[in-house]
Amino acid sequence: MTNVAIMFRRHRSPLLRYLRLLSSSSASPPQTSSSATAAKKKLRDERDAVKSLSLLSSISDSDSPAAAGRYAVELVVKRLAKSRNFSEIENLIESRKKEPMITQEPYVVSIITAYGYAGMIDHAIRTFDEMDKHGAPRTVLSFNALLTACNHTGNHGRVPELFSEISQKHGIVPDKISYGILIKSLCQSRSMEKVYSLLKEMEEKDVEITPVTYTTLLDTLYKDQKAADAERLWKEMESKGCSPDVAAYNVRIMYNAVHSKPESVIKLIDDMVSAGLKPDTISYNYLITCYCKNGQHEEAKKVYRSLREKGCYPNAATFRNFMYLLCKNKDFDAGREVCMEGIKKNKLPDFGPLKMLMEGLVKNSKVEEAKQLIRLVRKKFPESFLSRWKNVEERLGLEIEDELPQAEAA
DNA sequence: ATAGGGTTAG
Repeated sequence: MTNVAIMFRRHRSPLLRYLRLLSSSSASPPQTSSSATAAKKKLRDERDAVKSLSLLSSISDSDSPAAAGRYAVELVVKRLAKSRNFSEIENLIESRKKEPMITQEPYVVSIITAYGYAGMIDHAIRTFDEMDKHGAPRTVLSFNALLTACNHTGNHGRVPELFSEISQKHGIVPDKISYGILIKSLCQSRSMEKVYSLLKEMEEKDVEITPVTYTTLLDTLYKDQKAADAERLWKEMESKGCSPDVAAYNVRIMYNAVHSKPESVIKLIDDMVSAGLKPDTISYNYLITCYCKNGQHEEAKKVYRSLREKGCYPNAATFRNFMYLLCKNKDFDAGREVCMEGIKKNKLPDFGPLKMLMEGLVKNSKVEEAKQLIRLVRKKFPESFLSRWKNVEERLGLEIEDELPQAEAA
């Protein structure tokens, strides 16, 4: 338990925390640690929700249930929610309330957050209400977690009401993060008038508008095509001494990638570097997309190939989007390369784009390449995908007779 | 570390 607590404190990223848990065996007795570690590794690649759950149980049973780790639990909860298996989610999360750590607020926060991921807002609220019973202190931390769960579950309409009710009832003083969550909820409700009066109220109460809050606002304005308002807000942010960070820049890049030319995106990326910021994979994904939308696919390829030397790693969106855009440009060779690189890293493309790629390869008489890709697909994709995929192979006449090397010659 | 940016489908 202490090991887990220390790991939580030391690692900010949930993924890092989880990886740390994977590599750590000190939390469990030597005999079970290797099998538990193997189970955790399997958990990452398992796509079936119910199988994930039993993998998680096998981790938990081998030592204390708390050792399963927050990231692992959230991963499984998200999968169960996707397959609408809410009773299993309830079992899983409620069993975690029996842990001694339930008296610690951050642990309760993790439970409220998990119910938020599952879309189970009533369970999240009940967990918050039960905190006295569990002997956990109730501060702005769990207050914020509950409001966030509302935003994540489509209950943003309830946030303004809960904000005032709960803070009064429990004597919680909302902080700058609470206000950021409230603003997010108003943005989701598109209540921009209320946003502006709230910003005024924050100024009067001397509550800081953080870069995160500004980013929420910028994102909403750009998505509503109010670019002029967004630019004004950007200047206001800078004039108030609030320096935009990578996420704030990416919101601007996102808009410019769609509505402007690659030069504007390049300019923003240069601005980021001048400001001492490091553009990330999201920034470059937009640059790639922008180049492709403007017919400059060769430039896009250069960006894709130079990602690693820029210290960025392509993510699932990189592979998926670029593959799609290349295929749309009928560059099926490049599309195939990007696709295969992604699959090898377990970043699997969607059904539609993969079908488009395969059809393009066959149409261009790249049958051997198509078959090579199919072998990789069969190795990496889950059974549910492959049963659907079989039709595509058949329709394209790409049945592969076991492992005969010279299928093409015939 | 409880908030923001991608992640849709095509």
